[in-house]
Amino acid sequence: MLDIQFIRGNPKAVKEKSKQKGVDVNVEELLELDQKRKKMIAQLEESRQERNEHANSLKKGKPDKAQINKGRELKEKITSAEEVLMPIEKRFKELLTQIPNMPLDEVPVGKSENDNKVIEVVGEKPKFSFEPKSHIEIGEKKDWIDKKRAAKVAGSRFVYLKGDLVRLEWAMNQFGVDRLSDEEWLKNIIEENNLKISPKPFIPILPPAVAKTAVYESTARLDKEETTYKLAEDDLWLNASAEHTLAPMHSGEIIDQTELPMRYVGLTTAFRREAGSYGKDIEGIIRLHQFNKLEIESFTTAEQGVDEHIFLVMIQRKLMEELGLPYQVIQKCTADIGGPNASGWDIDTWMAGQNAYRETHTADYMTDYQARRTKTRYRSKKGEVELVHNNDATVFSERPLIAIIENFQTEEGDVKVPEVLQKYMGGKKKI
RNA sequence: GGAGAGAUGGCCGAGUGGUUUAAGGCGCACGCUUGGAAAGCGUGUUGAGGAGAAAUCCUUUCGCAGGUUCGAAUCCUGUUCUCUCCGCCA
Repeated sequence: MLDIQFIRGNPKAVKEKSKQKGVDVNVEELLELDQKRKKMIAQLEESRQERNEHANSLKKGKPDKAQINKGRELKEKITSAEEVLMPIEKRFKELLTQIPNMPLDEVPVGKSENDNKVIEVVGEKPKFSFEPKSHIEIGEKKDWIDKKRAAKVAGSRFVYLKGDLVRLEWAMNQFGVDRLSDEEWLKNIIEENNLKISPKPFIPILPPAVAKTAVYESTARLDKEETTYKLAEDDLWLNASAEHTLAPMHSGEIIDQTELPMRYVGLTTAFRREAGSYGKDIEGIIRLHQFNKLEIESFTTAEQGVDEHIFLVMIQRKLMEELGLPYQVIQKCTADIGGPNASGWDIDTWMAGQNAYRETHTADYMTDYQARRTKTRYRSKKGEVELVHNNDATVFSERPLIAIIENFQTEEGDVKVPEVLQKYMGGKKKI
């Protein structure tokens, strides 16, 4: 949610920046309602004051009929004012929550994901003396990936992952958590990029995989139509990312500034309906209804929000480099960053079997847009209450496994284990 | 899932319809006191919205949402969460 004060002062910018995101917002109606709302609230407060004064004057002794009647009158005045205010308030909130976050100035303006910018291409694509196979071919041959039985049990877009591929996933996540717990490693990234933030390690966390409607909505990430699964008997939704249960974790709290940044690295199973993507990416395990993802969520001051954002992208890049995976860095355009985002970066990783770069990572910077609604605040050193800034970022999902399988395959149909993962695989060099 | 108890400020805790403008304590901040400190004394100390240059004032806030009443922390209904016991269970 945006600050209404900001909208009042910058109606044109709000309209235009929303449009850049492909969102048509009714700023005029909102501001009109805002005026009405303010007026009504002032009126209502005046009536309430009258009521309170009247009630206070009756504290001693029993009120007589005239006094009770006067009280009733005052009450009716309040009730009718409330009745006028309620629909205004409702529509006001509706319009206000429809307005997306403002993209940062450096975010490229675009109409679709085709306008995303490739900022950097990193690493050497692997060369093969044979025709590289796709991960599904290798995975089925190795009995790592079983979609047929998963379809029998759960339907399409589900999978049984098995054997060494599972060990590889756990190894990769273990590696990620180890790096994010390593203060020296984090410090190097900060110094290399001249960031002005703390090297405080990330706290590993296993969050709930569900959230209540009101809580989910407060993150501005509840996509009821296309993405999120609802539990029929309960007021609960399955999370589509750990971000969705981590961002509202400190809802309603006022955190002391000395606690910031608060950094979490959480593993959860993500569930996505993928409605509207029928027939897309149907091969292999690229797009599933269910997958595991290790995710970062961090809470910072406003001053450190942007640096934290860059930091998270740099972490992603470093991890991919250590795995030896070639990738390209994408700065997402206004149309592709998503409603609550002020900025967003992707990493697309080279997948030899696909002969393409495919999206494996996202990093989102929300400024105070999420915090305003989740009511996540901090007390500054000056003693003032401020909204935190939220950042989230993928560490690893299951998609990098595809890149590992496809890029590190051998002619014999084996897969070389990235060196940094070998110690988590009992020393195995290939699987 | 069943039965019962509870939710009050940063924390503890009193409060069963009107001197509550939420007692008291702890913590914290500032001041007085002191050679300096401790103790002691005094003042302040939830968040949100609004008016004002400011001091200050108004509205709201006792888990949340409704309701009853001239008046609600207090009574009623719903709901969420916590605890105890029973049941089930990795």
